[in-house]
This record gives sequence, C-alpha cells and structure tokens, in this order.
Amino acid sequence: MTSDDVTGEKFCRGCGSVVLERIEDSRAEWHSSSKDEYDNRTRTGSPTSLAMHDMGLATIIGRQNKDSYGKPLSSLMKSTITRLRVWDSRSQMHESASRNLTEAFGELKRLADKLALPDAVVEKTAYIYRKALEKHLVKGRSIPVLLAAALHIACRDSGTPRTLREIADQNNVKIKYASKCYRLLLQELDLRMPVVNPVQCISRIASKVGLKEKTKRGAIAILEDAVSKDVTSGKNPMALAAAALYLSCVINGDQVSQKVIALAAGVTEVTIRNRYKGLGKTLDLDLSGHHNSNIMPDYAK
DNA sequence: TAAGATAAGAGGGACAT
DNA sequence: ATGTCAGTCTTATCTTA
Repeated sequence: MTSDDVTGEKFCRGCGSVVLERIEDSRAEWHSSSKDEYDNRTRTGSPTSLAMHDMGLATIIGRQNKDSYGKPLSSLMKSTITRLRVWDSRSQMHESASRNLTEAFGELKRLADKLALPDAVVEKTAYIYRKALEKHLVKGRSIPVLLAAALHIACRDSGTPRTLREIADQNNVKIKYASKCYRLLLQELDLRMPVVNPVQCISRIASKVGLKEKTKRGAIAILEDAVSKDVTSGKNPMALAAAALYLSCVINGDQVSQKVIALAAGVTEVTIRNRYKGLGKTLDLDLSGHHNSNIMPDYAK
C-alpha cells in the first residue's frame, strides 16, 4: 500500500485500486482491516467497485417497509425511511454526473471485455474517469473518447501495454481525438506516465504472430542491448519491439514478413525498416547477408 | 511477392520570440 | 500566445531481388 504524495490517496501498488480516497474522509473506506469491523458491516453482497456509478451501494435502502427481521415498521420509522429513501435515490441518480458514470462504466465493461483487460485496470480507469468528471473535463467531450484516454492511462500505469490506437479502434473513436484527450487528462490530472519498456511489447507481438520462443528471446536480447546503448529514446516502443522481433526472425531463419509483424504491432512496414536499420547499425550486425546466421553475435541466437 | 528506397505530409515536443 | 525547427511516423509510389 502506498500513498499519493499530491492528493493523499492510498492505493495498492499491486493492483492499483484506490483504497482511501482522502485520508481525512472517513466515509469512503471500504476495506475492512479487522474482523470486528468486518462484522459491523451493514452491507453485504458483492464487493464495491469503482466501476459502478455509485460504488456498488445502489440498494442500501430497499423498497419494502420492513425491518431486518421482516416486521413492519412503525409509522414514525416509515416516514423517516421514506425521507431517507428520497435522499438515497437522489444521491444515486439525481445528478447528470451519475447518469454519465452509469453509461460510461457500462461502456467500460464492454471495452475491457473486448481488450481482455484485468480488473485492476478497469478499476484504475474508473478512478481516472471519476477524476475527469469531477474536474468537468467530460463536458463537451464524448464519453467513449474520454474512456479510451483513461483506459490507455490505466494500461500504461499498470504495465499492461495497450496502444491508444488499439483502444480507440475498439471504441470507434478517432485516434487523433483520443490522443488529444489523453494529453488533456495527463495535464489536468497531473499524471506522470512511466516510459513504456519496449521489451514488454515483444511478447504481445510475438504471441499474436505465433513466433517461436527462441526468436522471442533473441529479440529481447537485441532490444536490451539497444536500450543499454541508449538508442531507443524517443522511438515508438511498439516499433522498436517489432523491429527487434523481425531482426530476430531473420537471424533465426524464421520466414516471417515485415508485413505480418507490422500488422501485429500496429506500425508500418516502413517504420520497422527504419528502426531495424538503426538497431543493426548500433549493434554492429551485418544485415547484408540475410540468410547467413553465422555472422550474428551469439547473444542474438 | 517481399523488401528496399524515396518523398510528401501530419502531429506533437522543444525552444525562442 | 505563436512560430519555427528537428525528429518520428505514416501513406503512397516506384524499384529491386
């Protein structure tokens, strides 16, 4: 468990889910730390989730005028409960914000399914989206586009590389618009993104194409060497990974075209060519004899 | 058919005005 | 704020093996 220096939020380093929204705000705690506290819970049922518009508290007050033993309520109690019920429903739905969240999180679930993303990322996205809504960044922008941006941030932040393009495509959102929103969120929410390690991208591309384990390892070796020689900064990590993989394919005699890898990586063939020329040069590989693997250094085999 | 080469253009960051 | 600049990446087209 760590806490955010700026906002004072506590969140889990492992899964990224926010545990305590504001430290001095005692109402928002939903992780019980002791058995006692757990037993005192008045709520039961599914665990709360940030990806529900009301954090999963939708049914605090039921519709029947019965107490917890099933006995009817006194008339005094009844009016109290009725009043509470009004507040309850207001806090659930009366704002446009809530409606927005309901719709957005429905969309988010759908999107996460399509992209096969873990729950932690969904939670993180929901959290970011809430923040964006609080800051009134959603107003005047479409829900899907903000969602795409938030999802991309969540992915990057939790080391689950998904390009903004992939997300935007799944969401039927213009990439250009999505990247604008992405930067907007970064700036407005004061977020800092870790630099994507291109090595992480390799296995995704490799498995998409169905490459051998050996070529994958070769690509990682190439890429790590390139990173250590500091020739990778400013380059698209996906392009670097794709280039390293292609290089490794050539070395290992795998008959895979640039086109296939380019498609899997979401970059162009030209970009792969440019990158892998650079890689070959800095790593001192001889690229002239494509099918002569003997000239390649051992680490890449 | 795959890969290389070249050129034009888009988009965004850095930096100065 | 606005403009310029270098660098990256994409799209398109032609050539080469």
